Amino acid sequence: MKDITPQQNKVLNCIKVYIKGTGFPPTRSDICKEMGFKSPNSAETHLRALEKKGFISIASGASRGITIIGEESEQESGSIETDNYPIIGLVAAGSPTLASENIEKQVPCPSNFFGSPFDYFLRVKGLSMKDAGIMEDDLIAVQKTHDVKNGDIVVARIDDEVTVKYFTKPSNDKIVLEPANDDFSDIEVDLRSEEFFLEGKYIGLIREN
Amino acid sequence: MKDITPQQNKVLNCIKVYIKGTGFPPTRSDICKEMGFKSPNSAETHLRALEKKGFISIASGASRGITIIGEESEQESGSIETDNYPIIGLVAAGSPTLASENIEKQVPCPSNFFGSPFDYFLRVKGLSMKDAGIMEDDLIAVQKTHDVKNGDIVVARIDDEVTVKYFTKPSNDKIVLEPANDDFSDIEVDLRSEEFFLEGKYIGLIREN
DNA sequence: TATTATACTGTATATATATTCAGTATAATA
DNA sequence: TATTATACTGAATATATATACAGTATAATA
Repeated sequence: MKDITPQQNKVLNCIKVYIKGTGFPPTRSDICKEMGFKSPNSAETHLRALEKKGFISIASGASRGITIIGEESEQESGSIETDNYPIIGLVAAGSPTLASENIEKQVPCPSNFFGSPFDYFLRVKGLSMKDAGIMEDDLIAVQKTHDVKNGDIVVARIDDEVTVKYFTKPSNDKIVLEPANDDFSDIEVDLRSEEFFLEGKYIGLIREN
Repeated sequence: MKDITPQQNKVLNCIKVYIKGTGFPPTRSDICKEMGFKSPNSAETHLRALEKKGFISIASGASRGITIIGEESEQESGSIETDNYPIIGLVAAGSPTLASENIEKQVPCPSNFFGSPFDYFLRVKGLSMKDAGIMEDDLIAVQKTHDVKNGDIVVARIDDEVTVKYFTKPSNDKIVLEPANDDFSDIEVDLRSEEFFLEGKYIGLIREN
């Protein structure tokens, strides 16, 4: 990264401020207004200089195609792997697929946040796991796995209904899903007659407030 | 915020992904490419619907003038601010100072993870806030502040004892700290005779397993 | 039943915008 | 000394882009 001149730094900063304010990068003309230039070429040459020095990239042909480079310095210096994880709404019926229509939003989170790796966040509906400290609208980190033990909290799907419960398998063709709330009763699944799908395992929890 | 349709959610998500990838919002034509539409008006009408429902704003006349509403992190220059936050053990006695002997470890976490900013994590001891879904060994994100309202969950210190409770101030010289567990009783603090220090406010919660 | 919202295709166009070209001027290099 | 980088004005233009208009079709509401 070559040296930046004071004036180029001003332009770079003005671009950052513009993006922060509007959510999208400025045009050459916008930069002129902000900086007091009278010709769009003033902005153009500054942009080309900033591109040459590696501070920005410019998408050819596209309008407002400026991308600020090197803003991820935090992650690099700390050498922490941060990933984006989708938040999936636990709809009353239907599987919690990662299809985009089910994704509430993406949240950045260090990938080793909970010790064990996980694949997505599920937004909890209902209070059936209240006594385990899992409340309505909590986000639980879910690992897509079929490797669960008795006593694990799992995300399971029975006939298109998704639920979070304690897992027990007392015999080879029977599974019991136990809530952590006296107001709810156990769900017993006969694997010979009923459909059962294990979406994954509860790894951790986040409560936004 | 009105209800979003699955298709509109797809479009919204596609805009977010585009911004994340390029640093600037898509054109109508870009959205068509991503979504498989054959007419720019398909994107246009979806954008107008999303605008009407409050998910985005559209700058009139400007190219790529889409702003995602209600999401500070994603569109701001593309990068995510990740900080290291100390985990402080809630020792039975003693204040939760940030002195190094009290710090269990540092964990990386996006600084806007809980919506509100926070200063440290506190490891919870005991089950006095069980019914609020705060369990033993949970990590609660604490913001150092004295600006609390009745009903907020706070971290308070009374005579070197640190506790997490619901906060109420019924009169000028009295504070009531209420647990969320019938097995515990309210703590009443007479500010004229007893020492009381407000360490901060509960912002969010993380459970590692 | 009429109306509105959703979800599209397809065409057209004014204008917003990137980008090139022609200059001027100063300071820093080689 | 010639060259290159910086720092601008001013004008011109191809095209990228928003946006309106004309349709079609389905489902949900009033």
